[in-house]
Amino acid sequence: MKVTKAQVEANRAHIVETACTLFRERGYDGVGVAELMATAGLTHGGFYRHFGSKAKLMAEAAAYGLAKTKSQIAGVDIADFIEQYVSREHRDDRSGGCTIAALCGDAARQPEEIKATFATGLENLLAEALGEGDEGSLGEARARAIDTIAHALGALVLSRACPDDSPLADEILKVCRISILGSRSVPVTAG
Amino acid sequence: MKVTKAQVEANRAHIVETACTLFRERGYDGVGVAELMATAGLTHGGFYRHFGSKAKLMAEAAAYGLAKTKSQIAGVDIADFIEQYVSREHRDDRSGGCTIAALCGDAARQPEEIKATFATGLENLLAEALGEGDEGSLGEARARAIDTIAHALGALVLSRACPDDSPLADEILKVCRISILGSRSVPVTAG
DNA sequence: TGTACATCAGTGAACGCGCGTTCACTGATGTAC
DNA sequence: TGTACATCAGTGAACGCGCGTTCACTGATGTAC
Repeated sequence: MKVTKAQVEANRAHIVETACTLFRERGYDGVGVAELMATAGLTHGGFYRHFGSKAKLMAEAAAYGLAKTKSQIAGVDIADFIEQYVSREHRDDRSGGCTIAALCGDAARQPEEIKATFATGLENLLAEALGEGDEGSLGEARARAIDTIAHALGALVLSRACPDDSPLADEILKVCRISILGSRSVPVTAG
Repeated sequence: MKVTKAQVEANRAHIVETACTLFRERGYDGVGVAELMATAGLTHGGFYRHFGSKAKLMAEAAAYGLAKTKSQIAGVDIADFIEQYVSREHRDDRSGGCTIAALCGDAARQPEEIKATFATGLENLLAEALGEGDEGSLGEARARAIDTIAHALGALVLSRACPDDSPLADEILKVCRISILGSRSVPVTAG
């Protein structure tokens, strides 16, 4: 049966949101169209009224997740953000956490379209972070921001590759959290 | 037809090696048993004479790849290693590069058995790196090593999530390479 | 050492299954008059 | 505003396909005598 235009929009948005959560939790290959639609409370046949293919949805879900991350860092103190990003709570919350951390490994093997979505999302994150104002030249601030993101991301994905509740998983987070926070309180070594 | 014992061992080793390469290139879900065996020059039916399941091979291939990485860093200067690890060449060589970087995203969603393989492999890497001797206490040296690995890994996986040959992909590597090399030439900020 | 036979790595057809995608159909919505 | 009808989001069966895995079979190897 047909539904109202508003309902169509709401359903579509709900599918993207559900996909973003499920993809982060289990990866692109780990979630099928049928399961995804069932989780969103619909049947799989209607999927193609909204999206041309599963690949198209993957790109859209990635863009959605990256935009959400951007809105989350808006106005937040960088030290606080790192404290939360490089934490056990974030480590154990793949489905609700950073989209880049959850899917960058998958993204590397996806078509250029999806990689471009990640790159654009990352640029938007940088713009948001640098908008807050950082001492030094803009180029230096940008370099610092990229370096911090990569460092924190590395800590998270490495910790997640270790068994749940293993000492090493916690050690990685602790060591890197201290290092990242410390490195941001001293001038970067120019190269 | 039956083959010599030596050939059986050689075939088995060749399957593991082939699997390690293909998995790094396309991920665990991206490579099927039939394709894997065909690439190794065999037919898929014989797979189960060597391995209980595809999951068992995944763990074995991960262990093989991690051991290989360990042997590669033996005796290498850390600065040289970083220079090579955080490089365009390594970025573009997923199938021949670091197993952790290529598969940590997949590993995070695999059973504990595979995560344990990654943790053990990482501990072995640390033992190899620390065996070379580092100034300061052992705990500090270990913390530095973990931090450097996470940092370099983050740079690599983040760069790989960007489109091939995009300026951002190169920028990430360059910025992080300088930062990591710089941070290792000053004392770590204790926490 | 030579022979007869059991072993078992490798082969390739076949299995059930879940995947992404298609399609005829339904019926409430939105529109034309 | 009320009516007649076209639209199209959603349904659920069905499609071909490739997956991991199984199995009867082959024939050279390895072993027992």
